[in-house]
Amino acid sequence: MKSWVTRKIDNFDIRQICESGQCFRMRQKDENRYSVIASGCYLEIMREEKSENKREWSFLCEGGEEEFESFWKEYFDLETNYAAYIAQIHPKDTYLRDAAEFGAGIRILKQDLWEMIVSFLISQQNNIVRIRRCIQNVCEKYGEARTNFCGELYYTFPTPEALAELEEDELKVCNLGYRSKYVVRTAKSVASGETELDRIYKMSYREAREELLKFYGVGGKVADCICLFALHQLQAFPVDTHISQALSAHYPRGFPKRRYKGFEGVMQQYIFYWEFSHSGQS
DNA sequence: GCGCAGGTAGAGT
DNA sequence: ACTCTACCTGCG
Repeated sequence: MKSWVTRKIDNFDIRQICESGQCFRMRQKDENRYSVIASGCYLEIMREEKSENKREWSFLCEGGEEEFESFWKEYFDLETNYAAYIAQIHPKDTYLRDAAEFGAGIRILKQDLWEMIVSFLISQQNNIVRIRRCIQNVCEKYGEARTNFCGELYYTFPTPEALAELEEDELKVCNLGYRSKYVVRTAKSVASGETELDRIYKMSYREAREELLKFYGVGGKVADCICLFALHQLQAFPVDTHISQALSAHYPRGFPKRRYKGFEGVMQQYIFYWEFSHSGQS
């Protein structure tokens, strides 16, 4: 049965997580309330404004305390101390310090592998608003309809099998454009058992990345996003146009990945969120 | 109208 | 190996 779960959490801000663009199924529902659909579950999150320090967050889900403990706690990576990552930043690197301070509430989510593969296939050469709409279209057309505790309809993410039945350009009706064949062909590869997703979860970063690159439409950037946001391989450091520009502007001699070995991806998110928030988009 | 948005595959040097 | 370009679609 549904119930509220309230927790004090450091380095957590749902708005920052939502705007950091890892999850395309998270949205602001109203003033201080966010919703997210993940692995078929629906959750609402809000800050406890009455609390003095701003560390208290409330989570509302169908399965209450048990679902929160068994699923959402890990999903939001709540057991990890992100202040420890930020503390590693070189004191003289004012750019990264500012970026990390600005996005200190970001968490690297642990999202579903299949959802991330499809989501980031769709993300290429595309903007956030349209990515969200594309994914929503695909879910509405090929996912499963469910009703949340507010009585509102939401849709689960379609299975590989559901998408594997389609013709290669059939997802163009969901506005995927040329990405349609990437998604359908990848779905066929997964549904046929040619590539086992469970196996990828157990691989090292290098192995997983290599395996993901075999999917039609998955290149280095998309593979790294999947490694970071689904497999929680924090060493993955996706380089997109924003990151590429930021790095050449602020790190002409290269970003010091060595210093942040094993959690480079966390730093990438601070930089991305900072750049993205200051580029007039959102 | 035209360039671009969290790239990638495929063809051509 | 490296460089170049087509690719859907919608929004400024």
